[in-house]
Amino acid sequence: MKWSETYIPTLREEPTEAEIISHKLLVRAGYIRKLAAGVYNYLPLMQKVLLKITQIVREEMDRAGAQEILMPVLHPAELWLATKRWETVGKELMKMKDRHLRDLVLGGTHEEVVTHLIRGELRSYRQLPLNLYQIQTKFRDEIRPRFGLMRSREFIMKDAYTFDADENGLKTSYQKMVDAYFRIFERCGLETKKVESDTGAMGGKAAHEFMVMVETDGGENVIFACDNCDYAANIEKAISIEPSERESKEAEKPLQKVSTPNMKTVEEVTGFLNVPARKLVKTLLYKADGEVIAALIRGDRQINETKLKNSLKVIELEMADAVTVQRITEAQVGYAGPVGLKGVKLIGDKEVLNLTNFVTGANEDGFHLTDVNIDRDFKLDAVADIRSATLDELCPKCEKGRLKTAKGIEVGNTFMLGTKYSEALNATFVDEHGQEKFFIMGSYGVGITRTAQAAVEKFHDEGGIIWPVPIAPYLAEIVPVNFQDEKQRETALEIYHKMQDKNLEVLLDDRNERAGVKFNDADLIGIPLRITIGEKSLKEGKVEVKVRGSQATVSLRKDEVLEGFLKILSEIESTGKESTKT
RNA sequence: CGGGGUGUAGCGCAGCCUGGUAGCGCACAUGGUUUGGGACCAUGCUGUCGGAGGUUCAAAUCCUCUCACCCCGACCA
Repeated sequence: MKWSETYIPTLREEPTEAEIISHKLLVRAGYIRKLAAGVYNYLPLMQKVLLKITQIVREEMDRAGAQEILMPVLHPAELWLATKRWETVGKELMKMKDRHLRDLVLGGTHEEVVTHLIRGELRSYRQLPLNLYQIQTKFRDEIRPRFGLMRSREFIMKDAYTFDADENGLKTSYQKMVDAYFRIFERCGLETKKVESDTGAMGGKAAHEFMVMVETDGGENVIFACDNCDYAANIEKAISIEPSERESKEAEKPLQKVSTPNMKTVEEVTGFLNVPARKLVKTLLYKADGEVIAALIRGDRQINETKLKNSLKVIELEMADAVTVQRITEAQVGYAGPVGLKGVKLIGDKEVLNLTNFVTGANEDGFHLTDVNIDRDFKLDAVADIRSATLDELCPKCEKGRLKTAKGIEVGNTFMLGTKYSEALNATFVDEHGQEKFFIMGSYGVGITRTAQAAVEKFHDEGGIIWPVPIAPYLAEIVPVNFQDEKQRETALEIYHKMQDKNLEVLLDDRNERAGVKFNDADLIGIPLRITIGEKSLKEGKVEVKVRGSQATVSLRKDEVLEGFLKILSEIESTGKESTKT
């Protein structure tokens, strides 16, 4: 393709709409343009990248025995009502009405539709397992779309669904998908880490996320990984086990009420009373499916709402508003405590059990209690792991290593769903004993658009994008320094046509721009190899090949360009593969 | 949803406080000189000042409403 015949609107200046580097680069390099908040146009270069990724995904899905289908984007509300996800997915579900005012959903995932599809027609265990997938635009009404394609309201996803006769079948199907996912991302030039995750509104038994680890701001997810074993989980899931260092069991002291005027935060109270934050217990009031509950957690810890939600088995969980807090505690926000709190279920974090003589709010403006003790002063209704894991805490799996944190971009996820959807939609088959049984399902997603941006977040420099070879929009860009010069133009066209004849994807910068503009644009759009044709080397019958992201250039005789080019290409492809394995 | 901010040419911005001819840079067009890392000269084109209403002789500017977009928050009592 000639630059003059395609559409690559590069920008000299950084776009103001973008915050993270990959978003800035995709806009600047002419890959994407925004239409509305979280809604993007994919320009020619982007479309090429997306097609490369979908092709890899397709090949690996097919290899894993999945069948490609295409389901509707538009779903009737009834299906979503049947599985209760009309409520549980809640506001993230993109809803609309047709002219008859019937409710419709723009699909963000297709468990309901695929289950409805096979219901009644997939009847025998002999037809199992079955794996159906599609690659399609999805919709999610994100609370706050941001970071370009990372969190958008409309995006492209590959979603696959497996149907099995029993749990062992699901395990096998699941493992096949996991293996396929590692292959997909490796082929895209991306090393991924598989981490345990919460199942959330998706439901089911177990779930994993595939993360591209990055050190930039684009890494939205915090993950914990053991430095000794293979345990890895995201922050919502990472399990905290019993604290290794138990608090010394000092003798219980008598309860005291102390004046703490205008001290509301943990820092203010602990600073004033001169006690460490770990000796204070925060009392956090929540509305859990409409009922007010209190969560107790150490002052130096973060509550984990996902864990709290799961331990309470509720769908909606939100912090109680100030009015509710005042009604329950009869005090301003900042003075809540478990002692004497009435009509509210108390959930304590496991760690709180180890505390003696701690500080809490007094449920009275300007007062806290010191030397509070569980059982003597109040009783807990439940104890659970409801805090977020912290750096260096003991690994819950091997109990030897320490948990380290890292940032990742979630590019894929896998869910062992079980029978949640088949039961809700009454999808059954007949097993070998003639028994009606619910399908055991699994669901598997790959964010195609997000994978593309993750690659940019991972591979770039000051000059622009550095695409991994397998997903680059073009393999090579030919840059004649001066396209007006007849010799340069002829050489450029000759090489261009030779490469096209060999089906090598090549971009020829035929614009009448100065060399600097063309070099900068070449760096920006990130094509792996640049073939430079200039006056000096052309006098010796040579052209230069430069690898994007490295300073080295190789001079090649122009009649050897093709062979030399292919050699360099195979070299960088193999180094790329090695680096993804480390 | 709460808080903050921004909407002026394709892009980036100034002008608004203190009402009175709508500007700058880039881009774009034409001609010329140039051509190995974002050239230069000349000429030219480009606007319902986000929208609606109001105040005024007069509104980009002041007031009211509204829409869109961006950032922070929506767990740390």
